[in-house]
Amino acid sequence: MHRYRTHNCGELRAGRVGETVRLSGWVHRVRDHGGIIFVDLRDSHGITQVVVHPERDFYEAVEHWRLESVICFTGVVVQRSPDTVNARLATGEVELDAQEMEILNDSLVLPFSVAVEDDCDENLRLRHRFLDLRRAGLHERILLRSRVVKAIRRILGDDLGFSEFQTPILTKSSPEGARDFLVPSRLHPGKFYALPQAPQLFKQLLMISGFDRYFQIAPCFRDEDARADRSPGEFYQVDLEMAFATQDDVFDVVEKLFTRLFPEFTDKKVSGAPFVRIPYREAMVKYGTDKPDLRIPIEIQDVSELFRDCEFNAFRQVVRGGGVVRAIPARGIAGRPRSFFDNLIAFAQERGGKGLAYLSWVEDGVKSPIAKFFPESALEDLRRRGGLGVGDVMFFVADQEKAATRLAGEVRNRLADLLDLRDDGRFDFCWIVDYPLFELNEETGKIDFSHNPFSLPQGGMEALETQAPLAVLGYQYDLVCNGVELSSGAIRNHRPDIMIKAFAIAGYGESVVEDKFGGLLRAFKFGAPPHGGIAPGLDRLVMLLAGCRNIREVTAFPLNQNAQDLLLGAPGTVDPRQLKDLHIQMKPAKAGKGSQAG
RNA sequence: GGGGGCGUAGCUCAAUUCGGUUAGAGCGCCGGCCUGUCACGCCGGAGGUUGCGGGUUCGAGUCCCGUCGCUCCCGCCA
Repeated sequence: MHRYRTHNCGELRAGRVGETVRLSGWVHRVRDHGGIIFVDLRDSHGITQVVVHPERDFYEAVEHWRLESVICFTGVVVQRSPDTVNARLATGEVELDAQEMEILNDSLVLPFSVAVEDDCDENLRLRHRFLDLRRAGLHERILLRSRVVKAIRRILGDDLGFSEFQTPILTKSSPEGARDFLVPSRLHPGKFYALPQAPQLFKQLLMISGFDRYFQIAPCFRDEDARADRSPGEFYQVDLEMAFATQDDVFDVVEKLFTRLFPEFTDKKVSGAPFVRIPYREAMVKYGTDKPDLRIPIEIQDVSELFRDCEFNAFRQVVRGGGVVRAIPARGIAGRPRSFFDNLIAFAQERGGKGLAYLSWVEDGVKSPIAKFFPESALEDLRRRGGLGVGDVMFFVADQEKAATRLAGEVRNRLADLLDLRDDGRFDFCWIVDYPLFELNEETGKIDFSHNPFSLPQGGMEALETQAPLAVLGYQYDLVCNGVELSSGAIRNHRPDIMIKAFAIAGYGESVVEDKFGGLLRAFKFGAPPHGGIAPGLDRLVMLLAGCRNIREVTAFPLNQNAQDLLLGAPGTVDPRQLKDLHIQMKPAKAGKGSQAG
């Protein structure tokens, strides 16, 4: 008989009745009846009820166990009587009549319950992540992540002809983008490696190296502050790149990946291929964001022209001053109490809006403080544009374009929250396409790359030479699902002359390009194939499938919000000798702030 | 760097409008009882510097100021 177990805790069924078996697992719960004692023994596979009778020589010991101790039982599988079958347990038809018992490891009193998944302080959970990971919810999500990764490798690798590559972890600091994690060099005093923010340059180099379809479950490192959906430190991308590919080819592969992957892990309705494509500028008007939740049945409209000559002074001035008015229709809420509208107005003001006007269509006409400013025909025009009827409302935001767009989008999302407008049974994918290649940096007034500097401009060199920089579109795209930005990608610029021209427009001279991207530029001069790709975020993907909002709920060992590992104590101090090797001299630190880990 | 929310037993929470008796409950822990439970049940017990410091007050968990920590957001995230 195996030293620890002949079966796991989730597999015994009536067919094994009468057999002598051995199980090992954690004490999940104990029900001590004075005479008979029931132990729920748990492992990763499930729970089996173990029965300890008073005559066993280990009976006394059982009373002193603590929950989560690790125990090995040997005994006979027994059929439960019909009235004691537990239908909620996969193994509930049978139980183990314990005849031998061995304690493999005791547990201290628990800092929080494993069996009952109460909320508790997250740092307490992180300090005891090994206990947290035993709890069913997190345990299952981490296993889900494992299955998702396995399926991605199968679909991309086996079905779609991608090869998996590893790329360096010690690489070069990138001049743009997020803050880098730096690793000091021992052999080269004063120089540093950087951890990759993404394998961007390497995957392009792989294409230039003649490989055809690359993918990697790639770790990415960015030293940025945390958010609920953003780890401080590291996260993973399903990074992929294709040679001789057009934008349509990339879309086709990604649509195949997700329309195959999602149904394996969810019963919700998943968009069919091809996914809806929405030009960036259209998305910004209709949804007020470039990551729209298409489950929300509200489309914002630009109604600026209707207000240019209206008698409502506030809006007229905004429009004549170069601003815009955006209309947000909402059905069936005209009867909501005044407080509903007041709260929404307060919300808009909190988010930097000047206000939020609205028209309500009721039985006897249009009810609104601002209705008097508009002729009947204008009101009817608005009603028709929104497809509205009695009981419906239209909200208005007026401001400069950028602010009005953002606020209208936030109001749209807010309405969806308040009115429960998102259908939880759907995964609605869409592509956001035609991003501008450049954008205006409002602080400096200069032109920056909007997405990344490696994208191919639509229209190629001719577009860069003849169009206004801000009008040039790129072959750049985002994949969005249910309001979550799942990934960004692009068809790359593989021509050195176009690359130098694009950087020149962004204010970088050829010598800068040579200095920062010399390797890639050199590669472009030796027969680079056209190529492009995309990099869906694995963590966000699993979050979507698991239906959770916090990235730490799909990560086995996340850093906390202050980028600390509270279990192992990172970041930590190092031996002075290590610093000496690295040619590093410490300046006296300010009095330590929260740098102790438990 | 900035803003909002929070901080009471090992854990999750409560503590009456405007500050008023000995700060309570469930789970867990310790002890006792209980032979068919499966969130077992019953009886008893231990466990608190109300994050910390200061202030107002006859009196502060409650109000004010400061500080520390947590969390969500803004900045940031090519």
